Formats: sequence, C-alpha cells, structure tokens
Amino acid sequence: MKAAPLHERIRREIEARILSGAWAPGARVPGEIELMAQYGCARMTVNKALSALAHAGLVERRRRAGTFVARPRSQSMVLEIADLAREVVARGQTYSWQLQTRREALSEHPEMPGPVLEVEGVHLADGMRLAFEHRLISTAQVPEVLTADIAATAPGTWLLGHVPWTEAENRISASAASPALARALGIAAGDPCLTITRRTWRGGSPVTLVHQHFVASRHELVARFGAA
Amino acid sequence: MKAAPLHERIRREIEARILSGAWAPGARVPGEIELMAQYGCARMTVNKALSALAHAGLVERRRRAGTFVARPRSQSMVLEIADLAREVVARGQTYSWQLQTRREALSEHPEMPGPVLEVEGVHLADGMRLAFEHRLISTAQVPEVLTADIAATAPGTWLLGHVPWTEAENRISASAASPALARALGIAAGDPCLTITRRTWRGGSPVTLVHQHFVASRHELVARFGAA
DNA sequence: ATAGCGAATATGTATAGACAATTAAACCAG
DNA sequence: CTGGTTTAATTGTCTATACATATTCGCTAT
Repeated sequence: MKAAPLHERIRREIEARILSGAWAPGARVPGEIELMAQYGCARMTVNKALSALAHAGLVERRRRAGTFVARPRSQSMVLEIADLAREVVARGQTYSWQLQTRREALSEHPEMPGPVLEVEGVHLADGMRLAFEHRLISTAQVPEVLTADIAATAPGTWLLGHVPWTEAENRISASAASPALARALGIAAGDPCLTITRRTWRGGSPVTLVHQHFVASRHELVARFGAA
Repeated sequence: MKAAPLHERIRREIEARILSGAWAPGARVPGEIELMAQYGCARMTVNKALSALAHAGLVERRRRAGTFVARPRSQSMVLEIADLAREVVARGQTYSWQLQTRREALSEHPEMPGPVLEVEGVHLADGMRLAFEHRLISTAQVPEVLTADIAATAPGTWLLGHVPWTEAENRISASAASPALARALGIAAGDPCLTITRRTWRGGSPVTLVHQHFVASRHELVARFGAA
C-alpha cells in the first residue's frame, strides 16, 4: 500500500461516505474551514479534494451556501466505443481487414459534400466475417489518406492514428440485412444486424462518415464502469 | 463574454493548440516555469491548467521529462445512455409506461441470486409501443422498491432517483423478435430489435438486471460529443 | 562498451495568506 | 407582510514559497 497524497485521501473518504449512502443526496458536506481543521491541513488541500468531487459530479458547490451531495446521477451512463481492431485483439482474437472497394468520388451526400475517398470492406475476427463497413473520408480534410495503404490497415484504425477529431456523433440501430449486405457478410437476407453510424468532424468540417453493419449473433457492444 | 479565470484561459489556449493540430501528439508542451513566465503568474496557476488537461487525457506528464501532447485519443468514444423516460421527453414526445407483470420471486438467475422483484412492461412514446422491458430488482439491496408505485413510474426511472449505482455494465445487441416479444410490441416475429442489457451494482452487490428490447424502426441510440 | 551511481530537472504536493465573487440570510423601510 | 438593501458566510482564484518525488542524463569505474 502506497501512501496516497492527502488531498486524495480526503477525496476518497468523502466519496466513500457518499457512495455508501451515509451522506444522502442533498445533505450538506462539511465546509472547507471545517475539513481543514479536521484534517489539520491547508484550505487549498481540502479545496482540491472537493473540487475534484465537484468535477466528477458527486457534489455540488455553491458560494455562500456550501457543498452538498449531488442528486443521484446525471441519470445517464456512458458506453465506450472502441476501435474495432483493438476491440477484437483485446478479446484474444486475430483481427483482419478485407478491402473490397476503393474509389475517389465527388460526394453529393448532404452530410459529406465534396471530394471523398469511398471505401468498402469487411472486418474479420479469427477469419470469421464480423462486420461490413462503408466509409466516406473527406480528401479535402485528410489528403494524406489517398496515399495510405488502406488495404493493409482498416481505414478507421488509420484515421484514429492520424487525425484527431473534435466532434463526433454515433448512432446505433438494428436492422434486417439487405440482400447485398447479407451476401457480403455470408448470412441470410433479413437476419438482424447491429448498425453503427459514426460521423466525425474536425473544427466543424466533416472528416468521415462510416456505417458498420455487424452480424448480430457475432457481436455485442459491451461497456463496464465504476462510478468512481 | 465573461472573464474566465486565468487557469481556465491557459487551459483553453493549450487545448486549442492541441486540437487544432498545431501541437502534434508527442510534442513537448512548455514546462510550468516557462508558462509561468509567459503568463506572468504563479506556478500553481499553470499547474492547475496542466493538471486539468492531464486529467482529461489530452496531455501526459512525467516528472523530470516534462509535459507532452498525448497520443491521439484513447481510441475510443463514449456513448451516453440516458434514462428512457427522459430521452423520450427530450425528443418532444409524451412518455408513458404500461406495467404488465409484477411479482416477487426467488431468483435463481446466476447474476442476480436471492429475492427479487420481477417486472415486465412496455415503454410508449406518444402512445406508440417503443420497447419491452424485463427487469429484476434485488429486494435485499432495495427493499423500498416493494412499496414503490411501479405502475405509475417506470422502475428504471424510479431506481435512478432512489438508488445510486457504483458500477454498471451495458450490453447492446441486435436480435430477431421472438413470437412472445413480437406480440408484446405489436410487430412481426423475426423483425429486428435493438436490445440493451444493463446490470448495475452498488458496492459489489447486484441491484438490478434489465433487458430492454426496442423496435428497431422506432429507436436509435444517438450520442454526440464535442471535444472542445 | 557498459553497468552503476549521483545530480539535475520537471512535476507533485502542501502551506499560509489574500482578495474576489456569489448568494443566503438578516435587516429595514414602506 | 413586502420588497429592496446590507451583511456575512462560503467558495473561487491566485501568489509566493518550500520540500518531496520520480526520472533522465551524464559521469565514472569497471
């Protein structure tokens, strides 16, 4: 056991009391002066602990009023969507990518106007077809992609390593496989698919628009969190 | 425009340079001493700015070495899963909940052993069936739920307001509707459904296990982020 | 060359004090 | 009682300083 910094200890002790329910939502948390005396430290130290808790959303602080345990939670959880290649490898499977189509085009897609690189291909885990991907990449925003070897590296993986995004939107839905999609994935038409549509922007300009269709029986999105 | 605190201004200026790509991943960020001179302030102030950036994962700090722009992003994004009632209302629709089954039982489910309240019902948006829910709630962990009016309030909404969770797991998948599910949702058997399975714990003990089956054509999970 | 060791350096933590900003509560005038 | 005004409690920000801690770099002995 390593000696944790004092502000960390204070933070954890208060956090524990909140998570255990000992301090109910809405309850008043001791003020900085009080905690300062209690721990025999400077106000900056307890301030750091309380600020961290406020940042994490566990407490709410109001001047003149004090610090209070925040009402339950933002009523929401978050799901992490990782890069597919990493995710597959993390599960102990071997990942591979099969490029099927690559062409430069002038997109008339309302969400991605202008010159784009259009890519289609299949993601495989242990050689089994996992997902079909259709992607548009703005060549105006990412000219380097034209010289990238996207037959060897999946475009999503390549992009993550080369282009930081500033905004992104994910849509997750279920649908029945169209005949063409069923053929690409080797399943029956009408079989359920999990579809992820992701758009990313960089400073307001669209970078990429991607549809990933997963074979439902072969993929699940999983996310686990601790509230700490 | 309100005058932002100095540490906030410093944080934002550095953040902007990273997000714009002016400072590439791996590049060295000016040290605290340097920034201190540059902004004419105390070291604690720049420290606060840099610590916040480190906490957000935008930079990496190593003693003796310095501060560096972190490698692209955690290669992952985050999807917010809100409470269903809120989500529907946020879209401007009216939300309602139809309780179908409520019984106390002794669960032999491996993930939720012990006495549970088992609830089944349907979520409606503007009167249209949106999702079928099957839920187990541990009555050992949440005895108050036995007296809650879960015919009036959906159990998920009730729980969010009463029981803080400390851990949660979400699984999202697609599947074809079973005949029973199709009947409950008023769709055809075999139609694609989006399924969310969520388990939450409080201090290691399971609190609730829920399956929500959405009519694929009527629901999508959407999440949008700005990195700024 | 190489392994080990010491020193330099950048961050991490903490103190004590000061003033600013916000706002709940007390007070007061009508 | 009502509405506006003052007061004071509490958090927010910042300074200047000090020492702790980790880690790279270079020196030295092998």
